Amino acid sequence: MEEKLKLLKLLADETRIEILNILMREDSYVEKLACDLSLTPATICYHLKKMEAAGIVRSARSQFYIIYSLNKEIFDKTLSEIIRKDDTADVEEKYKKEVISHFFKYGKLTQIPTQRKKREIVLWEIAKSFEKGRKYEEKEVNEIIHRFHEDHCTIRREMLACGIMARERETYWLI
Amino acid sequence: MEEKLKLLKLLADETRIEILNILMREDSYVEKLACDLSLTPATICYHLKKMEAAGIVRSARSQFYIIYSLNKEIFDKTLSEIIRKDDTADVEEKYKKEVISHFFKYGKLTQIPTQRKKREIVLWEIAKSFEKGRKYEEKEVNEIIHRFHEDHCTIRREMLACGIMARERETYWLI
DNA sequence: ATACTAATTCGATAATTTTCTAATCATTCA
DNA sequence: TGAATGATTAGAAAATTATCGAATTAGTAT
Repeated sequence: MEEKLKLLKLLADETRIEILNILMREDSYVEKLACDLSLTPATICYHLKKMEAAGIVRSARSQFYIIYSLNKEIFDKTLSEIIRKDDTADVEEKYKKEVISHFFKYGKLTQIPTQRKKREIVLWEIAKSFEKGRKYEEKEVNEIIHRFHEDHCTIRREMLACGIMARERETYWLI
Repeated sequence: MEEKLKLLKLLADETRIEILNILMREDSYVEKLACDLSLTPATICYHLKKMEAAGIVRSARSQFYIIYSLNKEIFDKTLSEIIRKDDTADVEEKYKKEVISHFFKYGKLTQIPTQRKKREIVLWEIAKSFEKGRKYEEKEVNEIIHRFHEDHCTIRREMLACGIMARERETYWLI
């Protein structure tokens, strides 16, 4: 999952917000937090581990206890910084989206691209309708492709040529 | 649910983030968004309605379409503003928490408060360990109270006196 | 070493949330 | 008014997530 979404998901939980508010005031440890919030240590541990993995909190042993503390830097970001997708981040991905939105209208493929690179992007998009690991008969393959475009024969053939699908006799599957 | 938590929960969803990113660029409507994101109109509608209820987006009809747009003000808050609980918000609640954390250490009642108001807060805290509607025998009551403090007799008597519990013969229950 | 204590993991369950289909509603335009 | 279209709602299925009890691990102190 994407980094920023993960951060938001972690913050969107009542228990974790309680924990963070306590840690804003002072560092603490599993049993104490469990006691403060009337939850079991297992539950607190579950939340702290999740937040630690995301860099929201840190831990350090001190004698008997493992003391958890806040990583304060995280909290200065604004919501729009977190929500907004950085367009420059993944140029390749952006290009794919452009191609897809150009060739698909309302879920239908308007035209089979002639440029190899674009054609491949479109074929991969169609391939999403097949399940990995499952075997399909030719009739099923045609039917699924047909939802996108009339000429299922060409597209089926191209998917084999691009190495997206494999075939043995009458059976097809995703590679 | 609390306002801020609701906001975070709404933002912590991939589909809604996609929608918001599109709306950052230009206003849109249900069917268009559904097409852009390859989801059904029903799903888009579900998300938009939720966000509208929380004031994240607005809607206005324009001929055939209901145009959704962003409420941009929301996005300038920082995470710590959202996470941090406003201490001044509920003074009464805060006082209770102070009393409770003063008299309970590691889940045990260290001392029975002499001040009536504080004592009552402590008794209500103990009362949380009893189920509403269930009947308890005196032995059970003692046992539960004993987890908090040795002198279960005094506490049991006080709970009756404060009107937290009621009793008939050997049977006790929460009021 | 051994007994103790706090932290963690595992497996199961309960609760919440997203998504879809199908049906209904509301508005526009002929 | 009625046909068409977009939006919404209801109900069900699927996916995700929080919580707990029990078992295990890791570190401390005697």
